[in-house]
Formats: sequence, C-alpha cells, structure tokens
Amino acid sequence: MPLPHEILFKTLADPTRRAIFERLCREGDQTVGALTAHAGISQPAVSKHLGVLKRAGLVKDRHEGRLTHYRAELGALDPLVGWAKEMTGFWQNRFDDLEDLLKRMDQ
Amino acid sequence: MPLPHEILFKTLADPTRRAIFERLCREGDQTVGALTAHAGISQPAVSKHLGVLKRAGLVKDRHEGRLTHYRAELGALDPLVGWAKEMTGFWQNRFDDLEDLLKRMDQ
DNA sequence: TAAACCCATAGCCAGCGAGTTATTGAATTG
DNA sequence: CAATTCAATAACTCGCTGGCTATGGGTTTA
Repeated sequence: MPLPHEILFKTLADPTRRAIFERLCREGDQTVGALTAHAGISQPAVSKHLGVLKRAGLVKDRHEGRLTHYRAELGALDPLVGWAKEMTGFWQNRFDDLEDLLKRMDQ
Repeated sequence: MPLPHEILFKTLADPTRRAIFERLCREGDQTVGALTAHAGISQPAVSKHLGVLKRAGLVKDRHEGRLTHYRAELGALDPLVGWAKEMTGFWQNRFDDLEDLLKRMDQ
C-alpha cells in the first residue's frame, strides 16, 4: 500500500478538489447539493471528487434520508506536515554533520 | 499569479519528482547525472522534472563547468505547512463558535 | 403510487503531462 | 582541433484524469 502522504499529494493537487475540501474546512458539514452550487461544475463531477477525497481519508460522509452530508477530516493532513518536517529534518542532519566535520577539522 | 501552495501541490504530486526532491533533501547537492543514475528514467526526463521543481522554487541550480548541481530549497515547503495549519485553524474556529453557542445556550 | 428530488455510477471525450528518442550547445579531454 | 561528455531542448506518443451527459437507485412529497 502507498505511503500516507502519497495519496494526499495526488488528491490535493487538483484545484477543484482542494477548493471543495477548503470549503468543508471553513463551513463544516455540507450536502452534495450545496457543494455543487458553489463548485461551478456538474453534480456528478462533484460526487467523483468527493469519492476521491473520501478514499484519501480527507472527508467522511453521513447519510440522512436522501441527502448526503460530507465533512472534512482534519487529522488526515498530518502525514503531509509530517513529510515536510521529515524533509526539513534531513537538511538539519546534514547541517549537523557539517558542523561535526568542521569541529573535527578545528582540532 | 497562483497562490504559493497551489504550485507546490501540483509539483509534489508526481512520485518521481518527489523522489528527486527527497534525494536532494537527504543527500544534499547532486549533479543531474547522479540524480539520473538513481531515478530509473532518462536524463531528459530528469532535467524536465528539475525544471518543474526549480520553477516551483523547490530547488536551485549551480553551474560548475559542464556539470549542473541542484540542491533542495527547504523554505519553499513553508506554504504547504501554512496551508495545512490554516485548514486546521478553520476547524478550530468552528469549534470555538460551537463552544460559544453552547455557552450562550447554557445561560 | 406517481412525480420530483438527491446523489452515485456508467460511459464517453478531450487535454494534460510524464515518458521516450533525437539533437544541440557548451565544456572538458586527448 | 577532434572526440567525448554533460545537460537542456525539441518533437512526439500515450495513458490518465477531470469534465460532460445519461441513467439508475433510493427517498420524500403530492
């Protein structure tokens, strides 16, 4: 199975999809209809995006009669931040190594 | 012009490109040849990826004779983390609003 | 129960982008 | 200066994906 941040990058790369996710973050629960009204694309397109977001763990759905509500799942962003911190960490380590080297050269 | 995180998501969505960036983070400076040796794709493909990473501000290049060295530019990741924090912030605000509402209902 | 409504799925199409090979320019080497 | 090497660009192919329309399944309303 792919690493967590893999699917997140792919999923959030699309502007429309990211806009839907942002709206869910700002406004909380939204029905597919409400999301469609603001997305500027057709309802099936919105549903497809929601499916992708759901499989990435970024949203969860809740069925209520004939309506389907979606909400953002914020913890899902953690692997993204974690990956960024990891990259920064590598840089920091290389910097530490250089410091050690200079320290040894100094002796 | 696009928001900073826009181009970052698009650029880092590709696994090959992200692998190149990760390698630059772990190993520091690398020539195009060295990167190509580990990428599993042709040199022109690597050069194209490096071009995309460069336009996103994620890497910088340095010319030294006929070699070109690339290095990661870690500060470029900040808008990504910033965006994630912003999303979390929206959620927090909505939670605060709910708290206020409950508090008012309590009185 | 017929009609209207909400959402998901199916099927199709067009554009984008990641890969290729071929080539060029520039720098080093013999 | 000829040959070689490094990297970028050009030109092309092809698969993926985001959009659409059409339809179906489930739910509420008249």
